[in-house]
Amino acid sequence: MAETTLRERKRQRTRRAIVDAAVELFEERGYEGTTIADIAEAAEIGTRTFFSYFASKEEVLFPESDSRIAAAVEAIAARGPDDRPADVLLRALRNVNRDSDEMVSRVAALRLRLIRNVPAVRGRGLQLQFDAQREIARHLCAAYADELDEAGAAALVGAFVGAVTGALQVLLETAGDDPAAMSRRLEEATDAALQPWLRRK
Amino acid sequence: MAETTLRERKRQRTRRAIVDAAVELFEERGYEGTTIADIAEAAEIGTRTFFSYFASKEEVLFPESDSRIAAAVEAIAARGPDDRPADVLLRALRNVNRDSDEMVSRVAALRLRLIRNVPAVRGRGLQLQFDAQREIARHLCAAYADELDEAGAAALVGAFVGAVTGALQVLLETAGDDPAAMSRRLEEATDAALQPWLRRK
DNA sequence: ACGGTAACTGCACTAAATGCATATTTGCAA
DNA sequence: TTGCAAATATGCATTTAGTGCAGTTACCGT
Repeated sequence: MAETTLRERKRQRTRRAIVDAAVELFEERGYEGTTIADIAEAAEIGTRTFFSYFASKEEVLFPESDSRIAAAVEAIAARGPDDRPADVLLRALRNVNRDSDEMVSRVAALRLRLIRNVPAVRGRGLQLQFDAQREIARHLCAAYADELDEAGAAALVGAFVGAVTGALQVLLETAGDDPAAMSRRLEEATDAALQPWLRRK
Repeated sequence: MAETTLRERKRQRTRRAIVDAAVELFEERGYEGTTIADIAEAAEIGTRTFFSYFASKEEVLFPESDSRIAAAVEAIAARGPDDRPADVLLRALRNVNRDSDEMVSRVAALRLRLIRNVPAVRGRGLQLQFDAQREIARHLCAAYADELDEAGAAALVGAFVGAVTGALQVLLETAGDDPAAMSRRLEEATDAALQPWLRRK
């Protein structure tokens, strides 16, 4: 599985160096106060090379963008015979939240802070979430082809994610940067938001 | 109410000229193929002046950004004594769709097309929708202060808007041109997704 | 008519992003 | 090992979005 040619290893190392340098600089000087030239210099690459790793400055903050999709797809694949679509989505969201490997990482914490304050970053985050929803809806629709059409699946996923995101938005407004507290409030938010679905059954 | 000083009238006329010129050029050469200098020239203003009317290129496509919020606030204000929060939101969403004054306008049609194809425009649209949700949630929370907290209201609004947006995303992809059929499928999909909230009481 | 203020505009500047042309490094087969 | 093809790195020029500033013009209320 390692299938690790030298070229590939080197590339991953450089990629990591870029992310690390960027996070460092963002924390030190702020997002807008950091230029791509700064990041490139800190990562010891040419400015031009940056763009062969990330298409834009925002992308650096979303280096593993499809891990959430993967978690949801996994939850869908692992569904039981009695599971309703809503049950599956619920477990999928829990999986994402438990993927604390990402949640506690430095870049994730920084990202949350920047999403609150920097429009460009927030915009990119919303965009990725939107695309992820569509992808998850495809899988959900395929898994429940007999009772969900594409639009219905998309509406269901949108309702779930929308509820969680909406609650999260409010809770993050009134929360400090403490990752543990944030994680706790995240679970509160999801539970509260999804209660109408939990209550049934 | 007209309170129309010449200066103000002139400003509105220029604003309109910018939007018209931009729409014209976007349709002719595409969004990315049109520079702000082009728009300014067509609207007969200096390039610099453009930015005293719109903060960025995308903004031109969202010239009446808070009409949706207004419609929702209106629906909340016009609630009946038996209405549940979900009922009010449902009617608010229907109001928005019936606000065809905007829906049929040229800029709205162009905007829909560009949202599908141009990441920057989609990002801005999502951003505005997100902000609108928060605002609507505030009003809903105020109207039902006894049974909804801020997070709960935000979750509810997020679920409704998320369901509609998700379904719409799929329905717009399968470009059936019949607006009536699309409207019907939109209602089916969202009704199914939001059933847990609608069914109660 | 006049003085203050809001709007318009040109100029210079920063920074993001892309295209191109070139050099370097790596993978791989002979 | 050698040599060649492909991937990668990088410098340079260019376009464009967006901002700050300073000077001018147009409008408003008195």
